[in-house]
Amino acid sequence: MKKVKTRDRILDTSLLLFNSLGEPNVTTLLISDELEISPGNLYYHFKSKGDIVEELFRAYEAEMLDLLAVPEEADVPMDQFSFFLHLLFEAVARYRFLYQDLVNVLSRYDQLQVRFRRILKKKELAFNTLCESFRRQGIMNIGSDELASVCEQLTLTVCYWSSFDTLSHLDDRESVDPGRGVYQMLHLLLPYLNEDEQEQVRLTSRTYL
Amino acid sequence: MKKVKTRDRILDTSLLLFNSLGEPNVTTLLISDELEISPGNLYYHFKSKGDIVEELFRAYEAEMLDLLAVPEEADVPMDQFSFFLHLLFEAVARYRFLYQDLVNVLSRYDQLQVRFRRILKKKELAFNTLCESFRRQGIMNIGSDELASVCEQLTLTVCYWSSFDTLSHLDDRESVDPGRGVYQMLHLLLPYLNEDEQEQVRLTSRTYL
DNA sequence: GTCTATAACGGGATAGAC
DNA sequence: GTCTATCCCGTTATAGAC
Repeated sequence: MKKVKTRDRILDTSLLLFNSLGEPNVTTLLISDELEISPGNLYYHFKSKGDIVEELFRAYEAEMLDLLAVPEEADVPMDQFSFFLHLLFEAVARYRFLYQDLVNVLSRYDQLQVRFRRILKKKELAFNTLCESFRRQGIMNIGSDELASVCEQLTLTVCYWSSFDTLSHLDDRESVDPGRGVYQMLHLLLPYLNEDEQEQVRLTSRTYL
Repeated sequence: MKKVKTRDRILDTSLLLFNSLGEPNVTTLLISDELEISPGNLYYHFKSKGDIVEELFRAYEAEMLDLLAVPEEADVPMDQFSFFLHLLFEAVARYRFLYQDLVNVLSRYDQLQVRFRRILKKKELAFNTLCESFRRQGIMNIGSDELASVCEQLTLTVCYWSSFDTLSHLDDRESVDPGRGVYQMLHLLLPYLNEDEQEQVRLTSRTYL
């Protein structure tokens, strides 16, 4: 019934192939082959392969900026934080091709570099804001130096977890399970939470395994 | 006086270019150009570009396996551990091109995948061994679940720190300072150390900034 | 919108002279 | 060991018919 536009099919399939084979290994010919359309047709919809990457990045960017718009003053409860992490990991995993060959991708589509870095900063800022909230609520106890270190660690982990996970576990399943990533993130905060909350998080995080 | 063999010069220059531009962006022509030798000459010494990558990887592998041969039963003091981390980060940074476009590199030279994973496992194992040693010495206090999580986190950080660092700090200096990486690693252990040791590590780690 | 055919280019790799 | 010249091929991208 619903006739999906070719343009959108190109984007979907490209994303799929990029993620599983790595963007540099995916030729425009492979994409059109997979879709059973002609290469010429593909170039009717996108004037270059870079445009496809650009468009996919735009979607990633939008999702991220939306997700990372964390209210400065709100008192975020811990379980909402877990949920936030879950969404974050899912989003990153869905566009993991960007991270898997980062230098290559960023160097070939160079306007992306700035935007990519901006998102990175937003991530770290969001974690800072959230930890501050935990501090205010009295459920987290941490010095300033440690806080900075932890936030940076959280940022690094969000970015590279899915790459690391697929790398270390040979069985290359199609989609990445965000669960273990969330577990790992929660465990980074664990030592700095107060007793009650620690027990709580320990329980929650276990369900993510 | 000492006439460096062309073969070695090719390896050195390739490593340099790979690290700064990304392996996929470095053509055999660029390498020979940089060395002011002919492309044909390059192919006299290496029968393919893949062979250069392979040889560089072999060097990385050897360095790593040497470094990661941590004695099972020894009581490693904390400051020796810091030194160990330092060497580790330096080695990884020296071959960071491998990590910067991992999927691409591993997919094109596929025999590398297995060896790469083996090194990864060794890293995690080494961290486990070292933490066990800290536990035995009574300077570290950590549950089994947390231990596993921390060791995995250490492994991830060793692998991706230099990529993350160059990514987040725009000023692209040539070489990566391993200091901040070591600082970050030590801070991952910090919460699980006993009081005395914590203070000690806090001091040591600060010198790494 | 979609196709076929093909141009244009770049990078990896080889041949053969010096 | 080193050079020049060249081949081969995959990939991006375009032209023009349907």
